[in-house]
Amino acid sequence: MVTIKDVARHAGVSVATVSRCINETGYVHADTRKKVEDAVRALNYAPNEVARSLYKRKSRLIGLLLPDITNPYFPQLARGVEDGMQANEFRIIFGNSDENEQKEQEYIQTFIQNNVVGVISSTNRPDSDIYAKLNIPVVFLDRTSSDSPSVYSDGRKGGRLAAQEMIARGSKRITVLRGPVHIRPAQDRFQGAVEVLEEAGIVYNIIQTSSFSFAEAESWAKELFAKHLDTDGVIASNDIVATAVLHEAQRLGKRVPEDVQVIGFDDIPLSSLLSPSLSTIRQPAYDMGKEAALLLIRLIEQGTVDNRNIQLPVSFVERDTTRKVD
Amino acid sequence: MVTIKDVARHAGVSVATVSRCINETGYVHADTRKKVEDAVRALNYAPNEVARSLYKRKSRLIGLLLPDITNPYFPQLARGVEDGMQANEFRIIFGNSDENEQKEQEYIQTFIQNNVVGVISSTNRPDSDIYAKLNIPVVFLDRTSSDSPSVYSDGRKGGRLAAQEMIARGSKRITVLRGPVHIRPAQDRFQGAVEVLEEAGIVYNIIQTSSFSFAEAESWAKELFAKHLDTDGVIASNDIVATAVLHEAQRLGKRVPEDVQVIGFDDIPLSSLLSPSLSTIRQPAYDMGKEAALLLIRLIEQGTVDNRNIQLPVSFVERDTTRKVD
DNA sequence: TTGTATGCGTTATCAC
DNA sequence: GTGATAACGCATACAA
Repeated sequence: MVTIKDVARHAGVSVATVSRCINETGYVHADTRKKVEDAVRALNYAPNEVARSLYKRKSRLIGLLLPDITNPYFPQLARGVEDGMQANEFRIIFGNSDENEQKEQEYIQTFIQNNVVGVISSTNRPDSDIYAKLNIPVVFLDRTSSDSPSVYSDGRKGGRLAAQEMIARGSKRITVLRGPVHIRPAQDRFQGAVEVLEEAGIVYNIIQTSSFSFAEAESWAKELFAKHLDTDGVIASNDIVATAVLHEAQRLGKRVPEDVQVIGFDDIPLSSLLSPSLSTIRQPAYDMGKEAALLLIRLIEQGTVDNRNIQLPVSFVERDTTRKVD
Repeated sequence: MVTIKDVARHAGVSVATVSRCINETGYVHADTRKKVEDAVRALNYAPNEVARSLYKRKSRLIGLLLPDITNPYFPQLARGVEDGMQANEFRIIFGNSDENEQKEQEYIQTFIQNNVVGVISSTNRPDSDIYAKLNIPVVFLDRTSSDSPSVYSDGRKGGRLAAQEMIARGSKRITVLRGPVHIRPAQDRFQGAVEVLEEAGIVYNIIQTSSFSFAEAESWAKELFAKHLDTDGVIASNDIVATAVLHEAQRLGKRVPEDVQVIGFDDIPLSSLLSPSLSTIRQPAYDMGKEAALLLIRLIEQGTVDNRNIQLPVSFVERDTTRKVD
């Protein structure tokens, strides 16, 4: 490993001068600068970030905690975060929490031990003291906390939208899949949808689900049609569940959207590739990730920021699991 | 931040003793140990990994470089890696390379600057000197290099399998989608399929594709049927492309699998949720990721290892885009 | 404008 | 068994 000492020796100056040169802090004569730059190039020197981090008590690392990267919604988020950070020369220590408090603790712990300068987390416990006790900036992503910085989309609005579009397209016996109770955005969607349904005086049923996993999605779908075979509109808690519903509906010989309409949530990449392609409420996941990164960076660099809560818009993406309206 | 000094003061001993105690290195009297442990608990002390890393010239961090986490094949890989590392108390610095050499360089660079003790990479240039010059262990994942450690599945076998199953199920005018030429596993699959097709004297066409992206997959699918409308069997380069083919076939009013059979590659989670569900050649992505993690850890801890190349088996997953055979 | 010396938090050496 | 202390690589205060 080539250190600042080697560079100093090679350039015939002191380490202090090399440091000043590299960090553009303090005066350094043009000739000296040249010698140093040459030495840096010649030795292919790159500063040891660990030593830097130790001295300055902060790194160029941030911690990213997501429930499960295997859930197709999160890679988008992660990618947005990564791009935002990458562009600003921050690196990411990444972990999956599985929504497990223990793991969450462990990760946050090691984040701190590694001097990360900020954390982005999609936790279900934003108000937990794990976060309250942190003395570095935290941004909650796809989650909200009273007044902690966060980036999210309007779940309630999304739920309302889903119900409105479904009603406008003529469904009369709607089934709403209610997502996991401990996941805030899922409940917001549910609330929004139910509100509109109530307002419109539409008959609806509820199917309770407890995860967003592929494995279980199929069982909710089966349960749905077992209990409510005559339903003519399904508002799913996300696109994975919607996909399973679509699959099951077709297996039962139902025509979509003629016999039953389906609306998902998220607009994950696969949605447009299904047959029929899935109508859904789109969340701009990539943008949310990127915004979270930029917000965190502002927080890190400026200590505070005017707009701590960034809400991104949801929108109805009309595809082929809903009927056309004129 | 509470340091080892604070613990020492609180326990009424020297930092050396605390260190010995924590690292279980050297003698320490039972009574002293107790005092130290109490102090650690009381102050909620956790060692600063940065200082450790600086002194020992190595961290508990590894670098993970994937082309694009947004491609649904990679989250599985990433998750496997993460679980393998997590279980052994290693953390991951993660980056997307976009198969871009520049980015790849940058990431590897910063990995080193952060004292990572190993790297896992799905690169298209395993033989590049970026890796050759690294003096920490590297494991290539889903990629092979002459004799560098790597974890992969048998692409050629997979390609052969796809072709065999397709032939066995009666397709006579097969189209093979040839994946990006610079991606080794894609070419292996292609080779394998073509071999079998040639051996069997089956007529086949080739459609060249240059990426695995969702966005472009649809255009390959359109091109396929534009050029070879009468094809009755498609061997896709991966499940994303297969999904697009399936979608396009249905749009054209073709019945799958009656008019045209489709076989994908990878077995990403969505494959089973399509209608009809996708027959595919499965790669055990999660296991591959995990194996890569464990291999890297062996390399890190033992310096060398007997089996440097781990090949995991592929298998045909029979679903509904292929006809049943008796 | 440049160099010397100090400290960041930890571990390891060596003397006691 | 235990405690000073040097060293890891870097950035800064201060002296020159």
